[in-house]
Amino acid sequence: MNSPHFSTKERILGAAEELFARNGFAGASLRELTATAKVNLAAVNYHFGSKDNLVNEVFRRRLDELSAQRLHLLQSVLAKPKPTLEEILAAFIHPALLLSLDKSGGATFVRVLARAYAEHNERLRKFLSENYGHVLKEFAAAFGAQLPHLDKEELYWRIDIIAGALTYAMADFGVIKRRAAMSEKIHRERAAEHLIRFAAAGLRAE
Amino acid sequence: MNSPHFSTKERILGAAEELFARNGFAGASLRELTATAKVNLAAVNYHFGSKDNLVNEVFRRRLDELSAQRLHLLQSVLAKPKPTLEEILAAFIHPALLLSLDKSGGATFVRVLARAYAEHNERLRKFLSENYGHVLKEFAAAFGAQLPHLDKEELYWRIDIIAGALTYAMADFGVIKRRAAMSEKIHRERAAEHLIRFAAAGLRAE
DNA sequence: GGTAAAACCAAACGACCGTTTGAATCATAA
DNA sequence: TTATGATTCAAACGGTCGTTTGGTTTTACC
Repeated sequence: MNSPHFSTKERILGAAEELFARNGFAGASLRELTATAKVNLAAVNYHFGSKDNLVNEVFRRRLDELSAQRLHLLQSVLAKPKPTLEEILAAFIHPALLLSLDKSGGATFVRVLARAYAEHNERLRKFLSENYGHVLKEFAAAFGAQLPHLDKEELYWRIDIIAGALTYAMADFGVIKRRAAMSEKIHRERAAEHLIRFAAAGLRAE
Repeated sequence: MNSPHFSTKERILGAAEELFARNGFAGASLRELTATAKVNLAAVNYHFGSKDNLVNEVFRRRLDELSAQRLHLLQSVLAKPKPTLEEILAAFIHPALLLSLDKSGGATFVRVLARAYAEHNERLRKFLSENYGHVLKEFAAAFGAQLPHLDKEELYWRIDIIAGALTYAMADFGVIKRRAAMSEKIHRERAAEHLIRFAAAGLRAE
């Protein structure tokens, strides 16, 4: 990931993703980060201006495509004559699954994403809300059309629980460990299947 | 919470809970913490030995009772002739709800609990697993007896998702904000009801 | 090949961190 | 009242942090 044929900026972003996932944003120091990326300590401030801005760029590098994929899939589903709840959920979950299978750091980034949920960093939340908040809004509208029996408050509760559970599950936060014989791909695909089935049942309940 | 009629140790524990919830364990400094508690900087190391041990004691103060309540409720439910899935879930969720309604920092502690899930702090995880791991094991066995059609792997997936979603929801991590007119108590009780219904449907699915 | 911009680098800055020290103060029992 | 142990306190220690500086090297273009 940090091979010499990558540019300095790319090596910094790769090392940042890895260390943010492992140690959190405050817990990852620029000294360890620049040593991992094999660049000078001052390179972060030279190329990104500050550590805070580096955090933003780590998210932008992945979320632009993740959000585009989710919205594109959602539009495909909503264009169908009779979209199902499972299809809408899949539009949300499947791009995250693909990202977690990405060969160059995608799985790591999903863990960084979970960090962002957990840390109530106001500055980061504002950045994410301003740049990617519209995606969640569109999914909320799609779910609402599928579940007219739920009032707005009830619907928000359930979507909220799903978003938290999805983040938790995709980041492999829990205790479960795949058997060594099971490939990472199958492991994650089963996770997504379980989550979709689980979430759809929970959304339809009552 | 930090009134002068509380002992130095109690004032430190109260301030620690508050600042750990707001800033995380590494993000809360002993200088800000002792200033909040109105005690001398050296008091933490004098009474608790180290910051790490203070973190442990913040958890012990609440988790001893939370775990006892959960196990007691679980035993009551399992003693019934026909325990339901909802009742087992309630045995897990309801004590956390009660804690979140506690007048003296319980709601704050639930947010600290969510921090512990999110931060992959190996030292803290070991402490929690050694002291409270048996609680989760007993609940897993109870769920397994209720869901014989699920193999062990499938069951663990679903329990894992529930534990994550519970932590997420109870800590009020999400975007939803209760209306000002709705009391905190009703807000939390509805959250627990929703979560139980949601989780039961997800566990029963397929 | 000369030149201006871009990139890189070692070193240092000031700030904050957890912890330790040793003396001052308090409580309590003889 | 005096002696003793528990507690509190201001001050300092060594270390790590993000950031800045000023000079050196590399790159790109006429």
